[in-house]
Amino acid sequence: MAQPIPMRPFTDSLPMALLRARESTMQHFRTLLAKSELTEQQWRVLRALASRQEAYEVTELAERTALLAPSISRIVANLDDRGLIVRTTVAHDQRRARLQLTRSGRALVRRLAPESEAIYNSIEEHFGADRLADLMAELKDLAETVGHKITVEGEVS
Amino acid sequence: MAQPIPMRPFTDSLPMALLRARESTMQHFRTLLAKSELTEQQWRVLRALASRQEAYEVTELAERTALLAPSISRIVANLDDRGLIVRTTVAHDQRRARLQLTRSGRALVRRLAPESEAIYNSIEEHFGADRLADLMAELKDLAETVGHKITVEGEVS
DNA sequence: TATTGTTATACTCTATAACTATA
DNA sequence: TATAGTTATAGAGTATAACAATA
Repeated sequence: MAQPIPMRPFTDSLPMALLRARESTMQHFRTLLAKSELTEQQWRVLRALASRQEAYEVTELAERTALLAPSISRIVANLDDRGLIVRTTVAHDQRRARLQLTRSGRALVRRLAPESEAIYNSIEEHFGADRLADLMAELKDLAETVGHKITVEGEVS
Repeated sequence: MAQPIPMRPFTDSLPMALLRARESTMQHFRTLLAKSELTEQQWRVLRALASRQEAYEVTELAERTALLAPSISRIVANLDDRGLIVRTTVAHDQRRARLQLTRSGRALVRRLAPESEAIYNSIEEHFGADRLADLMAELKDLAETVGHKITVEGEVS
């Protein structure tokens, strides 16, 4: 008989808990996005662009959406083809790109907004708005704490 | 000037908060797994198999690891090729497969366990063990609440 | 006829490196 | 020489459908 491995149970895994929570949540949004032929990542880009007036540059957008630059490049090309965003170059630095929603892109986000908010509201209603706010705060803190300077034997990150 | 879209700010997005928390956490584990040429999903399968004595069947394992059956099939084929798991058929129902770690697979999990636990302990130390336990409980509850019966206008899920 | 699991297909993302253009 | 962004490449997962074998 194999000896038990000294390790916390799989069910107690933090990454799994985060994954399940995310999948459960996203499933509702994905249903919505699929109607407009949008992937989750494309939606992240559109959402980010819609969330502020100024244009984004690629690097900035990558950081903001937690996507890699090559992924952004492809997504941006796709959304550009579909007329949802425009790329313009910056006058004083021709390497940089300015990314912005087109009127059509903005209209799309605006069209999806009510259903997206409805999903959110439903989650808040079922789970509790206060609890959800607390949870979000803890998640942010965890990301910051763990992202910055966790040190493990043999690893310095 | 475009009118603002009635939608919560991108930064307040629950899926983004979950994603960032997960990515920050997983980055540490991925560093560990990469040394053994394991993807995150392969590790989930190994972890699940290591977590109990009885063999898993494919459907069961898919549910447990939050992977789709086709993904499991490929992962299992890969781990089988590497001699980390074995597939045997069930006597009374030849459609079913029984999946188990080999001695070598068990040894691999056992070898990675200490570092994995060290990462966990470090997270607990920095974030707080109690806070982490609370967070995990809330995540489980969110997954359950949202996964089961969230109803949104036009969608019944 | 329903179920378990595999295979096929198309698409997308991840991750890294190489490359182009510009600064 | 360094930086911003794109392109190339390899690998893998997602999702759906079709299929084979078995019940």
